Amino acid sequence: MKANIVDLAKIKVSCGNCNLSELCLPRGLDHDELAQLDRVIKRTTPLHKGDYLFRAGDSLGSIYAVRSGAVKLYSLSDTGEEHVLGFYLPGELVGLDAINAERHRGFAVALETSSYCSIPYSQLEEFCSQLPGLGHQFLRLMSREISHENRLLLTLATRSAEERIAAFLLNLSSRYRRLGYSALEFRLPMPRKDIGLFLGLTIETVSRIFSRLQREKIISADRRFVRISNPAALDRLCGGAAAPVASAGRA
Amino acid sequence: MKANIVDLAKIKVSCGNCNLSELCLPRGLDHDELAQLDRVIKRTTPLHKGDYLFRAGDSLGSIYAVRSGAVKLYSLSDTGEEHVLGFYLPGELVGLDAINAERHRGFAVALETSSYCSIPYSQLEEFCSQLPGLGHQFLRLMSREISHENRLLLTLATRSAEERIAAFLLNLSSRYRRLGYSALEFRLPMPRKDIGLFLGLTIETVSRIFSRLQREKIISADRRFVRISNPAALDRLCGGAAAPVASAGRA
DNA sequence: CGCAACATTGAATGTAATCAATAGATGTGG
DNA sequence: CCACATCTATTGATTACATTCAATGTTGCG
Repeated sequence: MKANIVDLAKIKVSCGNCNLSELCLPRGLDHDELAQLDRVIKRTTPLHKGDYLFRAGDSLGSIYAVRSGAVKLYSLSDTGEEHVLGFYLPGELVGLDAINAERHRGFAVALETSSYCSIPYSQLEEFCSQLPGLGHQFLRLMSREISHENRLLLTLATRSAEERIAAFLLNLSSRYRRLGYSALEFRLPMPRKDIGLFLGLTIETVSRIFSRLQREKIISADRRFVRISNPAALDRLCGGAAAPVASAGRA
Repeated sequence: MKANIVDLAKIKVSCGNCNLSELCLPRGLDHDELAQLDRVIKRTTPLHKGDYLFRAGDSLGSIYAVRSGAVKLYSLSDTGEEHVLGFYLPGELVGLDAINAERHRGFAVALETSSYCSIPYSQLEEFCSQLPGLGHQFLRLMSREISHENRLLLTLATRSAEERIAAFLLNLSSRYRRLGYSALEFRLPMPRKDIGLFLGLTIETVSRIFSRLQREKIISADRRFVRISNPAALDRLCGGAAAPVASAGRA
Protein backbone atom coordinates (compact mmCIF):
# COMPACT_ATOMS: atom_id res chain seq x y z
CA MET A 1 0.00 0.00 0.00
CA LYS A 2 3.00 2.23 0.03
CA ALA A 3 2.56 2.95 -3.67
CA ASN A 4 -0.88 4.26 -2.91
CA ILE A 5 0.48 6.74 -0.43
CA VAL A 6 3.01 7.99 -2.92
CA ASP A 7 0.29 8.36 -5.52
CA LEU A 8 -1.78 10.50 -3.20
CA ALA A 9 1.19 12.70 -2.55
CA LYS A 10 1.76 13.15 -6.25
CA ILE A 11 -1.85 13.99 -6.88
CA LYS A 12 -1.69 16.68 -4.28
CA VAL A 13 1.24 18.50 -5.76
CA SER A 14 -0.17 19.14 -9.21
CA CYS A 15 -2.57 21.88 -10.26
CA GLY A 16 -3.96 19.53 -12.85
CA ASN A 17 -5.12 17.12 -10.22
CA CYS A 18 -6.09 19.61 -7.55
CA ASN A 19 -9.78 19.54 -6.82
CA LEU A 20 -9.68 23.31 -6.40
CA SER A 21 -8.41 24.00 -9.89
CA GLU A 22 -11.78 25.19 -11.12
CA LEU A 23 -11.91 27.81 -8.39
CA CYS A 24 -8.32 28.89 -8.46
CA LEU A 25 -5.72 30.24 -10.85
CA PRO A 26 -5.66 27.22 -13.20
CA ARG A 27 -9.25 27.67 -14.23
CA GLY A 28 -9.62 27.68 -17.98
CA LEU A 29 -6.04 26.65 -18.74
CA ASP A 30 -5.35 23.86 -21.19
CA HIS A 31 -3.07 20.91 -20.43
CA ASP A 32 0.15 22.55 -21.60
CA GLU A 33 -0.49 25.82 -19.82
CA LEU A 34 -1.26 23.89 -16.67
CA ALA A 35 2.03 22.09 -16.88
CA GLN A 36 3.89 25.37 -17.20
CA LEU A 37 2.08 26.91 -14.28
CA ASP A 38 2.81 23.83 -12.23
CA ARG A 39 6.50 24.31 -12.67
CA VAL A 40 6.62 27.64 -10.83
CA ILE A 41 4.07 26.99 -8.14
CA LYS A 42 5.61 26.01 -4.83
CA ARG A 43 3.95 23.78 -2.31
CA THR A 44 5.57 23.59 1.07
CA THR A 45 4.78 22.01 4.39
CA PRO A 46 1.51 23.09 5.97
CA LEU A 47 1.22 26.01 8.35
CA HIS A 48 0.17 25.37 11.90
CA LYS A 49 -2.39 27.45 13.70
CA GLY A 50 -0.81 30.81 14.42
CA ASP A 51 1.86 30.58 11.72
CA TYR A 52 2.18 33.56 9.42
CA LEU A 53 2.07 33.58 5.65
CA PHE A 54 3.34 37.15 5.67
CA ARG A 55 3.40 40.18 7.90
CA ALA A 56 2.77 43.90 7.40
CA GLY A 57 5.89 45.49 6.00
CA ASP A 58 7.09 42.37 4.21
CA SER A 59 7.94 43.08 0.62
CA LEU A 60 5.66 41.36 -1.86
CA GLY A 61 7.26 38.04 -2.60
CA SER A 62 4.53 35.65 -3.58
CA ILE A 63 0.82 35.45 -4.05
CA TYR A 64 -0.66 32.65 -1.95
CA ALA A 65 -3.51 30.29 -2.67
CA VAL A 66 -5.08 28.54 0.29
CA ARG A 67 -5.26 24.80 -0.32
CA SER A 68 -6.76 23.62 2.96
CA GLY A 69 -7.61 25.17 6.29
CA ALA A 70 -8.30 28.88 6.70
CA VAL A 71 -6.28 32.08 6.77
CA LYS A 72 -7.12 35.36 8.45
CA LEU A 73 -5.93 38.66 6.98
CA TYR A 74 -5.81 41.56 9.41
CA SER A 75 -4.20 44.94 9.87
CA LEU A 76 -3.10 46.90 12.90
CA SER A 77 -3.84 50.59 13.22
CA ASP A 78 -1.33 53.06 14.58
CA THR A 79 -2.85 52.60 18.00
CA GLY A 80 -2.47 48.84 17.81
CA GLU A 81 -6.11 47.92 17.30
CA GLU A 82 -6.65 44.90 15.11
CA HIS A 83 -9.06 44.92 12.21
CA VAL A 84 -9.82 41.74 10.32
CA LEU A 85 -9.95 42.35 6.58
CA GLY A 86 -11.11 38.91 5.61
CA PHE A 87 -10.99 35.16 5.92
CA TYR A 88 -9.62 33.00 3.11
CA LEU A 89 -10.77 29.46 2.42
CA PRO A 90 -9.38 26.85 0.02
CA GLY A 91 -9.15 28.05 -3.57
CA GLU A 92 -8.89 31.70 -2.60
CA LEU A 93 -5.91 34.00 -3.17
CA VAL A 94 -4.29 36.01 -0.39
CA GLY A 95 -2.06 39.02 -0.85
CA LEU A 96 -3.58 40.70 -3.92
CA ASP A 97 -3.66 44.04 -2.16
CA ALA A 98 0.15 44.11 -1.94
CA ILE A 99 0.81 44.27 -5.68
CA ASN A 100 0.47 48.01 -5.95
CA ALA A 101 2.90 49.04 -3.22
CA GLU A 102 4.95 45.85 -3.60
CA ARG A 103 4.64 45.53 0.14
CA HIS A 104 2.15 43.83 2.41
CA ARG A 105 0.16 46.05 4.70
CA GLY A 106 -1.60 43.28 6.53
CA PHE A 107 -0.81 40.12 8.44
CA ALA A 108 -1.90 36.73 7.10
CA VAL A 109 -2.10 34.06 9.76
CA ALA A 110 -3.36 30.47 9.74
CA LEU A 111 -6.47 30.01 11.85
CA GLU A 112 -5.91 26.26 11.86
CA THR A 113 -3.52 23.82 10.22
CA SER A 114 -3.53 25.01 6.62
CA SER A 115 -1.71 24.17 3.44
CA TYR A 116 -1.11 26.56 0.61
CA CYS A 117 0.56 27.09 -2.75
CA SER A 118 2.66 30.08 -3.54
CA ILE A 119 3.86 31.68 -6.71
CA PRO A 120 6.41 34.49 -6.87
CA TYR A 121 4.58 37.55 -8.06
CA SER A 122 7.19 38.52 -10.62
CA GLN A 123 6.83 35.10 -12.24
CA LEU A 124 3.07 35.24 -12.04
CA GLU A 125 3.06 38.53 -13.89
CA GLU A 126 5.39 37.17 -16.53
CA PHE A 127 3.22 34.10 -16.97
CA CYS A 128 0.12 36.22 -17.28
CA SER A 129 1.64 37.79 -20.39
CA GLN A 130 2.68 34.45 -21.84
CA LEU A 131 -0.48 32.51 -21.11
CA PRO A 132 -3.54 34.60 -22.04
CA GLY A 133 -5.78 32.16 -20.20
CA LEU A 134 -3.90 32.72 -16.99
CA GLY A 135 -3.88 36.48 -17.36
CA HIS A 136 -7.60 36.39 -17.94
CA GLN A 137 -8.28 34.28 -14.87
CA PHE A 138 -5.97 36.29 -12.65
CA LEU A 139 -7.71 39.53 -13.61
CA ARG A 140 -11.01 37.85 -12.91
CA LEU A 141 -9.87 36.86 -9.46
CA MET A 142 -8.61 40.37 -8.75
CA SER A 143 -11.92 41.77 -9.94
CA ARG A 144 -13.80 39.27 -7.80
CA GLU A 145 -11.94 40.49 -4.76
CA ILE A 146 -13.08 44.03 -5.56
CA SER A 147 -16.68 42.88 -5.99
CA HIS A 148 -16.64 41.08 -2.70
CA GLU A 149 -15.23 44.05 -0.92
CA ASN A 150 -17.93 46.21 -2.47
CA ARG A 151 -20.57 43.91 -1.06
CA LEU A 152 -18.84 43.93 2.30
CA LEU A 153 -18.67 47.72 2.29
CA LEU A 154 -22.42 47.79 1.79
CA THR A 155 -22.91 45.39 4.67
CA LEU A 156 -20.69 47.33 7.05
CA ALA A 157 -21.99 50.73 6.04
CA THR A 158 -25.69 50.08 6.17
CA ARG A 159 -26.58 46.95 8.09
CA SER A 160 -27.41 46.26 11.71
CA ALA A 161 -25.46 43.82 13.84
CA GLU A 162 -28.01 41.08 13.20
CA GLU A 163 -27.97 41.67 9.46
CA ARG A 164 -24.18 41.60 9.41
CA ILE A 165 -24.01 38.28 11.22
CA ALA A 166 -26.69 36.84 8.96
CA ALA A 167 -24.80 37.98 5.87
CA PHE A 168 -21.58 36.60 7.29
CA LEU A 169 -23.05 33.17 7.96
CA LEU A 170 -24.70 32.99 4.56
CA ASN A 171 -21.48 34.00 2.87
CA LEU A 172 -19.54 31.29 4.64
CA SER A 173 -22.33 28.87 3.86
CA SER A 174 -22.14 29.50 0.13
CA ARG A 175 -18.37 29.25 0.15
CA TYR A 176 -18.47 25.88 1.88
CA ARG A 177 -21.06 24.65 -0.58
CA ARG A 178 -18.83 25.77 -3.42
CA LEU A 179 -16.07 23.66 -1.91
CA GLY A 180 -18.38 20.68 -1.82
CA TYR A 181 -19.07 20.80 1.90
CA SER A 182 -22.42 21.16 3.57
CA ALA A 183 -23.89 24.61 3.26
CA LEU A 184 -26.10 24.15 6.31
CA GLU A 185 -23.68 22.66 8.80
CA PHE A 186 -20.12 23.76 9.22
CA ARG A 187 -17.46 24.61 11.71
CA LEU A 188 -16.33 28.22 11.99
CA PRO A 189 -12.57 28.41 11.65
CA MET A 190 -12.41 31.62 13.69
CA PRO A 191 -13.31 32.65 17.22
CA ARG A 192 -16.11 35.10 17.99
CA LYS A 193 -13.61 37.85 18.57
CA ASP A 194 -12.39 37.66 14.97
CA ILE A 195 -15.94 37.70 13.66
CA GLY A 196 -16.45 40.89 15.64
CA LEU A 197 -13.22 42.44 14.41
CA PHE A 198 -14.26 41.57 10.87
CA LEU A 199 -17.80 42.91 11.06
CA GLY A 200 -17.08 45.94 13.20
CA LEU A 201 -18.88 44.57 16.24
CA THR A 202 -17.76 43.77 19.76
CA ILE A 203 -17.45 40.18 20.84
CA GLU A 204 -20.35 40.69 23.23
CA THR A 205 -22.63 41.81 20.43
CA VAL A 206 -21.60 38.87 18.27
CA SER A 207 -22.36 36.51 21.11
CA ARG A 208 -25.73 38.12 21.80
CA ILE A 209 -26.76 37.90 18.14
CA PHE A 210 -25.76 34.23 18.00
CA SER A 211 -27.90 33.64 21.08
CA ARG A 212 -30.81 35.54 19.61
CA LEU A 213 -30.66 33.66 16.30
CA GLN A 214 -30.67 30.47 18.32
CA ARG A 215 -33.69 31.52 20.39
CA GLU A 216 -35.47 32.31 17.14
CA LYS A 217 -34.63 28.79 15.87
CA ILE A 218 -32.83 30.21 12.84
CA ILE A 219 -29.51 28.60 13.66
CA SER A 220 -28.17 26.27 16.27
CA ALA A 221 -24.66 26.95 17.39
CA ASP A 222 -22.44 24.99 19.69
CA ARG A 223 -19.19 26.87 20.07
CA ARG A 224 -17.70 26.90 16.60
CA PHE A 225 -20.12 24.40 15.13
CA VAL A 226 -23.01 26.07 13.33
CA ARG A 227 -26.14 24.60 11.81
CA ILE A 228 -28.42 26.79 9.76
CA SER A 229 -31.88 25.51 10.62
CA ASN A 230 -33.87 28.12 8.75
CA PRO A 231 -31.89 29.39 5.77
CA ALA A 232 -34.86 31.31 4.39
CA ALA A 233 -35.21 33.29 7.59
CA LEU A 234 -31.50 34.01 7.63
CA ASP A 235 -31.78 35.14 4.05
CA ARG A 236 -34.62 37.48 4.91
CA LEU A 237 -32.62 38.91 7.79
CA CYS A 238 -29.73 40.13 5.72
CA GLY A 239 -32.02 42.11 3.45
CA GLY A 240 -30.69 40.85 0.19
CA ALA A 241 -27.23 42.19 0.96
CA ALA A 242 -25.42 38.89 0.94
CA ALA A 243 -26.34 37.39 -2.40
CA PRO A 244 -26.02 33.81 -1.18
CA VAL A 245 -26.42 32.41 -4.66
CA ALA A 246 -23.32 31.97 -6.77
CA SER A 247 -21.30 33.96 -4.31
CA ALA A 248 -17.76 32.97 -3.79
CA GLY A 249 -14.59 34.28 -2.36
CA ARG A 250 -13.90 36.38 0.62
CA ALA A 251 -16.48 36.86 3.33
CA MET B 1 -4.95 81.92 -33.10
CA LYS B 2 -7.14 79.30 -34.56
CA ALA B 3 -4.11 76.99 -34.87
CA ASN B 4 -3.64 77.28 -31.17
CA ILE B 5 -7.13 76.05 -30.47
CA VAL B 6 -6.63 73.08 -32.73
CA ASP B 7 -3.37 72.29 -31.00
CA LEU B 8 -5.06 72.25 -27.62
CA ALA B 9 -7.67 69.89 -28.92
CA LYS B 10 -5.00 67.57 -30.26
CA ILE B 11 -3.12 67.60 -26.98
CA LYS B 12 -6.23 66.57 -25.16
CA VAL B 13 -6.88 63.48 -27.20
CA SER B 14 -3.56 61.74 -26.67
CA CYS B 15 -2.43 59.69 -23.68
CA GLY B 16 1.09 60.88 -24.35
CA ASN B 17 0.15 64.44 -23.72
CA CYS B 18 -2.43 63.89 -21.02
CA ASN B 19 -1.37 65.40 -17.73
CA LEU B 20 -2.92 62.42 -15.96
CA SER B 21 -0.75 59.86 -17.71
CA GLU B 22 1.45 59.30 -14.66
CA LEU B 23 -1.60 58.40 -12.58
CA CYS B 24 -3.50 56.39 -15.14
CA LEU B 25 -3.04 53.39 -17.38
CA PRO B 26 -0.19 54.83 -19.51
CA ARG B 27 2.17 55.06 -16.55
CA GLY B 28 5.49 53.44 -17.29
CA LEU B 29 4.80 52.84 -20.98
CA ASP B 30 7.39 53.81 -23.58
CA HIS B 31 6.62 55.91 -26.62
CA ASP B 32 5.64 53.04 -28.90
CA GLU B 33 3.46 51.34 -26.34
CA LEU B 34 1.75 54.63 -25.67
CA ALA B 35 1.01 55.04 -29.35
CA GLN B 36 -0.56 51.60 -29.48
CA LEU B 37 -2.67 52.21 -26.41
CA ASP B 38 -3.79 55.51 -27.87
CA ARG B 39 -5.23 53.77 -30.87
CA VAL B 40 -7.82 51.82 -28.92
CA ILE B 41 -8.75 54.39 -26.31
CA LYS B 42 -11.93 56.25 -27.13
CA ARG B 43 -12.62 59.79 -26.05
CA THR B 44 -16.14 61.02 -26.52
CA THR B 45 -18.09 64.12 -25.66
CA PRO B 46 -18.31 64.93 -21.96
CA LEU B 47 -21.05 63.68 -19.71
CA HIS B 48 -23.39 66.16 -18.13
CA LYS B 49 -24.36 66.02 -14.50
CA GLY B 50 -26.67 63.06 -14.05
CA ASP B 51 -25.54 61.22 -17.18
CA TYR B 52 -24.63 57.58 -16.73
CA LEU B 53 -21.41 55.86 -17.69
CA PHE B 54 -23.07 52.51 -17.11
CA ARG B 55 -25.91 50.98 -15.12
CA ALA B 56 -26.31 47.86 -13.01
CA GLY B 57 -26.98 44.91 -15.27
CA ASP B 58 -25.11 46.33 -18.24
CA SER B 59 -22.68 43.83 -19.65
CA LEU B 60 -19.05 44.80 -19.25
CA GLY B 61 -18.14 46.75 -22.33
CA SER B 62 -15.37 49.11 -21.41
CA ILE B 63 -13.25 50.21 -18.53
CA TYR B 64 -13.52 53.95 -17.98
CA ALA B 65 -10.92 56.48 -16.89
CA VAL B 66 -12.19 59.76 -15.53
CA ARG B 67 -10.47 62.65 -17.27
CA SER B 68 -12.20 65.61 -15.63
CA GLY B 69 -15.09 66.10 -13.26
CA ALA B 70 -16.24 63.41 -10.84
CA VAL B 71 -18.17 60.15 -11.05
CA LYS B 72 -20.19 58.44 -8.35
CA LEU B 73 -20.48 54.65 -8.24
CA TYR B 74 -23.45 53.31 -6.33
CA SER B 75 -25.58 50.23 -6.00
CA LEU B 76 -29.21 49.64 -5.16
CA SER B 77 -30.25 46.94 -2.73
CA ASP B 78 -33.28 44.71 -3.32
CA THR B 79 -35.32 47.14 -1.30
CA GLY B 80 -34.21 50.07 -3.40
CA GLU B 81 -31.85 51.70 -0.90
CA GLU B 82 -28.88 53.39 -2.46
CA HIS B 83 -25.35 52.77 -1.24
CA VAL B 84 -22.47 54.79 -2.61
CA LEU B 85 -19.44 52.61 -3.28
CA GLY B 86 -17.06 55.39 -4.17
CA PHE B 87 -16.27 58.62 -5.92
CA TYR B 88 -13.87 58.72 -8.85
CA LEU B 89 -11.71 61.71 -9.72
CA PRO B 90 -9.52 62.37 -12.77
CA GLY B 91 -6.96 59.63 -13.44
CA GLU B 92 -8.99 56.93 -11.68
CA LEU B 93 -10.54 53.86 -13.31
CA VAL B 94 -14.21 52.97 -12.94
CA GLY B 95 -15.73 49.58 -13.56
CA LEU B 96 -12.97 47.22 -12.41
CA ASP B 97 -15.41 45.24 -10.29
CA ALA B 98 -17.33 44.14 -13.37
CA ILE B 99 -14.54 42.10 -14.93
CA ASN B 100 -15.28 38.95 -12.98
CA ALA B 101 -18.96 38.59 -13.78
CA GLU B 102 -18.62 40.47 -17.07
CA ARG B 103 -21.53 42.54 -15.90
CA HIS B 104 -21.81 45.77 -13.93
CA ARG B 105 -23.49 45.58 -10.58
CA GLY B 106 -23.43 49.27 -9.88
CA PHE B 107 -24.44 52.55 -11.47
CA ALA B 108 -21.80 55.08 -12.49
CA VAL B 109 -23.16 58.59 -12.79
CA ALA B 110 -21.50 61.96 -13.40
CA LEU B 111 -21.73 64.28 -10.39
CA GLU B 112 -20.87 67.24 -12.59
CA THR B 113 -19.84 67.81 -16.20
CA SER B 114 -17.17 65.16 -16.67
CA SER B 115 -15.04 63.84 -19.48
CA TYR B 116 -13.64 60.36 -19.67
CA CYS B 117 -11.72 57.87 -21.78
CA SER B 118 -12.91 54.35 -22.39
CA ILE B 119 -11.24 51.19 -23.57
CA PRO B 120 -13.12 48.01 -24.48
CA TYR B 121 -12.20 45.46 -21.86
CA SER B 122 -11.52 42.67 -24.34
CA GLN B 123 -8.98 44.88 -26.08
CA LEU B 124 -7.48 46.01 -22.81
CA GLU B 125 -6.91 42.40 -21.81
CA GLU B 126 -5.34 41.60 -25.14
CA PHE B 127 -3.07 44.62 -24.87
CA CYS B 128 -2.05 43.65 -21.37
CA SER B 129 -0.61 40.44 -22.81
CA GLN B 130 1.15 42.22 -25.63
CA LEU B 131 2.54 45.14 -23.67
CA PRO B 132 4.06 43.89 -20.41
CA GLY B 133 4.30 47.45 -19.10
CA LEU B 134 0.56 47.91 -19.53
CA GLY B 135 -0.26 44.59 -17.90
CA HIS B 136 1.93 45.53 -14.99
CA GLN B 137 0.31 48.91 -14.52
CA PHE B 138 -3.22 47.56 -14.90
CA LEU B 139 -2.61 44.94 -12.23
CA ARG B 140 -1.20 47.66 -10.01
CA LEU B 141 -4.31 49.74 -10.45
CA MET B 142 -6.54 46.76 -9.68
CA SER B 143 -4.47 46.05 -6.59
CA ARG B 144 -4.65 49.67 -5.55
CA GLU B 145 -8.40 49.51 -5.71
CA ILE B 146 -8.31 46.53 -3.34
CA SER B 147 -5.97 48.38 -0.96
CA HIS B 148 -8.23 51.40 -0.89
CA GLU B 149 -11.25 49.30 -0.20
CA ASN B 150 -9.39 47.61 2.63
CA ARG B 151 -8.69 50.97 4.19
CA LEU B 152 -12.28 51.97 3.69
CA LEU B 153 -13.50 48.76 5.29
CA LEU B 154 -11.43 49.59 8.34
CA THR B 155 -12.89 53.07 8.47
CA LEU B 156 -16.48 51.88 8.17
CA ALA B 157 -16.07 48.98 10.55
CA THR B 158 -14.31 50.69 13.40
CA ARG B 159 -14.59 54.47 13.23
CA SER B 160 -17.07 56.95 14.67
CA ALA B 161 -19.01 59.37 12.52
CA GLU B 162 -16.52 62.14 13.21
CA GLU B 163 -13.56 59.94 12.38
CA ARG B 164 -15.20 58.82 9.14
CA ILE B 165 -15.81 62.39 7.99
CA ALA B 166 -12.26 63.36 8.96
CA ALA B 167 -10.84 60.43 7.00
CA PHE B 168 -13.09 61.24 4.06
CA LEU B 169 -11.97 64.87 3.91
CA LEU B 170 -8.30 63.97 4.24
CA ASN B 171 -8.64 61.37 1.54
CA LEU B 172 -10.20 63.85 -0.86
CA SER B 173 -7.55 66.36 0.15
CA SER B 174 -4.68 64.07 -0.77
CA ARG B 175 -6.31 63.13 -4.05
CA TYR B 176 -6.73 66.77 -5.01
CA ARG B 177 -3.12 67.48 -4.11
CA ARG B 178 -2.06 64.57 -6.27
CA LEU B 179 -3.94 66.17 -9.13
CA GLY B 180 -2.10 69.41 -8.57
CA TYR B 181 -4.97 71.21 -6.86
CA SER B 182 -4.98 72.72 -3.42
CA ALA B 183 -5.09 70.14 -0.65
CA LEU B 184 -6.55 72.60 1.84
CA GLU B 185 -9.28 74.25 -0.18
CA PHE B 186 -11.55 72.42 -2.54
CA ARG B 187 -15.10 72.04 -3.67
CA LEU B 188 -16.90 68.82 -2.86
CA PRO B 189 -18.34 67.36 -6.05
CA MET B 190 -21.11 65.58 -4.14
CA PRO B 191 -24.00 66.61 -1.89
CA ARG B 192 -24.10 65.76 1.82
CA LYS B 193 -26.54 62.97 1.15
CA ASP B 194 -24.00 61.10 -0.99
CA ILE B 195 -21.31 61.55 1.65
CA GLY B 196 -23.68 59.95 4.11
CA LEU B 197 -24.58 57.11 1.77
CA PHE B 198 -20.88 56.51 1.21
CA LEU B 199 -19.84 56.57 4.88
CA GLY B 200 -22.88 54.78 6.26
CA LEU B 201 -24.22 57.88 8.01
CA THR B 202 -27.44 59.82 7.70
CA ILE B 203 -27.43 63.24 6.11
CA GLU B 204 -28.30 64.74 9.47
CA THR B 205 -25.23 63.23 11.08
CA VAL B 206 -23.00 64.40 8.24
CA SER B 207 -24.37 67.89 8.62
CA ARG B 208 -23.90 67.87 12.39
CA ILE B 209 -20.28 66.72 12.10
CA PHE B 210 -19.55 69.41 9.53
CA SER B 211 -21.02 71.96 11.92
CA ARG B 212 -19.02 70.58 14.83
CA LEU B 213 -15.73 70.61 12.90
CA GLN B 214 -16.49 74.20 12.01
CA ARG B 215 -17.21 75.20 15.61
CA GLU B 216 -13.89 73.60 16.55
CA LYS B 217 -12.17 75.72 13.85
CA ILE B 218 -10.83 72.59 12.13
CA ILE B 219 -12.54 73.29 8.84
CA SER B 220 -14.64 76.01 7.39
CA ALA B 221 -17.35 74.88 5.07
CA ASP B 222 -19.71 76.90 2.96
CA ARG B 223 -22.04 74.51 1.20
CA ARG B 224 -19.78 72.47 -1.03
CA PHE B 225 -16.74 74.61 -0.56
CA VAL B 226 -14.42 73.26 2.13
CA ARG B 227 -11.30 74.76 3.63
CA ILE B 228 -9.20 72.68 5.99
CA SER B 229 -8.00 75.20 8.55
CA ASN B 230 -6.28 72.76 10.89
CA PRO B 231 -5.04 69.72 8.98
CA ALA B 232 -3.11 68.39 11.97
CA ALA B 233 -6.25 68.30 14.09
CA LEU B 234 -8.17 66.58 11.30
CA ASP B 235 -5.35 64.09 11.03
CA ARG B 236 -5.49 63.37 14.75
CA LEU B 237 -9.24 62.90 14.55
CA CYS B 238 -9.17 60.05 12.10
CA GLY B 239 -6.81 58.08 14.28
CA GLY B 240 -4.30 57.18 11.63
CA ALA B 241 -6.93 55.38 9.59
CA ALA B 242 -6.75 57.58 6.53
CA ALA B 243 -3.06 57.57 5.66
CA PRO B 244 -3.12 61.04 4.15
CA VAL B 245 0.40 60.70 2.83
CA ALA B 246 0.90 59.21 -0.60
CA SER B 247 -2.68 58.06 -0.68
CA ALA B 248 -4.37 58.05 -3.98
CA GLY B 249 -7.40 56.63 -5.64
CA ARG B 250 -10.85 56.06 -4.43
CA ALA B 251 -12.14 57.64 -1.25
C1' DC C 1 -6.27 19.51 38.20
C1' DG C 2 -5.85 24.23 37.45
C1' DC C 3 -5.10 27.79 34.38
C1' DA C 4 -5.96 30.43 30.25
C1' DA C 5 -8.61 31.30 26.38
C1' DC C 6 -13.07 31.67 24.77
C1' DA C 7 -17.93 32.60 25.35
C1' DT C 8 -22.21 34.17 27.46
C1' DT C 9 -25.24 37.29 29.97
C1' DG C 10 -26.64 41.57 32.52
C1' DA C 11 -26.83 46.68 33.54
C1' DA C 12 -25.64 51.26 32.38
C1' DT C 13 -23.99 54.48 28.99
C1' DG C 14 -23.35 56.90 24.70
C1' DT C 15 -23.57 57.60 19.82
C1' DA C 16 -26.04 57.94 15.80
C1' DA C 17 -30.76 57.17 13.80
C1' DT C 18 -35.26 58.76 13.51
C1' DC C 19 -38.84 62.06 13.59
C1' DA C 20 -39.79 66.78 12.91
C1' DA C 21 -39.38 71.56 11.84
C1' DT C 22 -37.06 75.31 9.54
C1' DA C 23 -33.98 77.75 6.56
C1' DG C 24 -31.47 78.64 2.50
C1' DA C 25 -30.45 77.86 -2.39
C1' DT C 26 -31.85 76.94 -7.05
C1' DG C 27 -34.78 76.96 -10.74
C1' DT C 28 -39.42 77.79 -13.19
C1' DG C 29 -43.15 80.05 -15.05
C1' DG C 30 -46.35 83.74 -14.74
C1' DC D 1 -38.83 90.34 -11.51
C1' DC D 2 -41.15 87.99 -8.28
C1' DA D 3 -43.95 84.06 -6.43
C1' DC D 4 -43.64 79.43 -5.86
C1' DA D 5 -41.93 74.82 -5.81
C1' DT D 6 -38.17 71.88 -5.07
C1' DC D 7 -33.95 70.40 -3.58
C1' DT D 8 -30.43 70.72 -0.14
C1' DA D 9 -28.83 71.63 4.39
C1' DT D 10 -29.15 72.66 9.26
C1' DT D 11 -30.75 72.12 13.98
C1' DG D 12 -33.52 70.15 17.85
C1' DA D 13 -35.88 66.34 20.62
C1' DT D 14 -36.50 61.62 21.25
C1' DT D 15 -35.51 56.84 20.56
C1' DA D 16 -32.99 52.67 19.57
C1' DC D 17 -29.08 50.00 19.13
C1' DA D 18 -24.56 48.65 20.09
C1' DT D 19 -20.75 49.60 23.29
C1' DT D 20 -18.71 49.52 27.63
C1' DC D 21 -18.08 47.77 32.08
C1' DA D 22 -18.67 43.82 34.89
C1' DA D 23 -19.44 39.21 36.33
C1' DT D 24 -19.89 34.42 35.40
C1' DG D 25 -19.70 30.13 32.76
C1' DT D 26 -17.43 26.82 29.67
C1' DT D 27 -13.85 24.38 27.16
C1' DG D 28 -9.58 22.60 26.26
C1' DC D 29 -4.73 22.48 27.15
C1' DG D 30 -0.39 21.97 29.80
